[in-house]
Amino acid sequence: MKDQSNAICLCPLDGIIDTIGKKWGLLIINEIGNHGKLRYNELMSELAGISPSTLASMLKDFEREKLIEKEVFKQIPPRVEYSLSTRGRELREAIIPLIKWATKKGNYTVHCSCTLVKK
Amino acid sequence: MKDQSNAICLCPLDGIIDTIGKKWGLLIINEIGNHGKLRYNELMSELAGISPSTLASMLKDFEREKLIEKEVFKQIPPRVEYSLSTRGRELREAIIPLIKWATKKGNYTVHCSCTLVKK
DNA sequence: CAGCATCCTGTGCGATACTG
DNA sequence: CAGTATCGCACAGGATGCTG
Repeated sequence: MKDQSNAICLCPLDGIIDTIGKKWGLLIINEIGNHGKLRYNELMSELAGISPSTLASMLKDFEREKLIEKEVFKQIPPRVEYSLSTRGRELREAIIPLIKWATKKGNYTVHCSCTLVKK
Repeated sequence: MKDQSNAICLCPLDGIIDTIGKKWGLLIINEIGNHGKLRYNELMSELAGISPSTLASMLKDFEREKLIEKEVFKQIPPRVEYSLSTRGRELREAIIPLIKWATKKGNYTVHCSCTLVKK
């Protein structure tokens, strides 16, 4: 039980925790995923409480990590749409087990607009 | 595609990110999981670079969250063993998809003692 | 051995004002 | 509209020394 056989290595997560472990990390990814496409100010509204500088910085991170894609429409006023990359979509699905796990904490009661199955 | 049907709610994760999103969060959980039981100083050695205060604070967090269990042997010098609770073990398994996802980033090459399957 | 107390630094992130 | 620039605070977490 203590040998290599079922040992888990977290090395692959190196660097990713810095991105998705942040306060707004998964929230942003998920919000974009839920909507398909979202503009900067739409994100500002959906993520109540985030500051423009924080959002901008997170979006840049995600872009660099190739988790999201940015489409710029050259027009006045400017229009920018963010969507998940394939990799971003896969990430969003990879965290579902985590959500299921978290939901199992005690008898969960719904406290948001989503419908949660009670254990 | 934009309706409720496949929308994901992260509310259940509320509070958990604060715990496992920290620099050493998953590392500690996983290290204990890999070994079954670990003492304080053993953790200090395995997690090269962590400071005693940080480790102590994380262990308290995890204890409060009921992710780990602490067994104290009343003797001099003291002996304390940490192990995962059932919930902690489940968490460890819930993050496996995340690790798999992270591993898929490019052609992954092994850079730690673990054996990683190449994509 | 298993921590706790103290100090210190980096930075995540909010608030606000400004710009192309 | 989609950001950037600047300021400021709270806190994570490292280093070190001490204690039961």
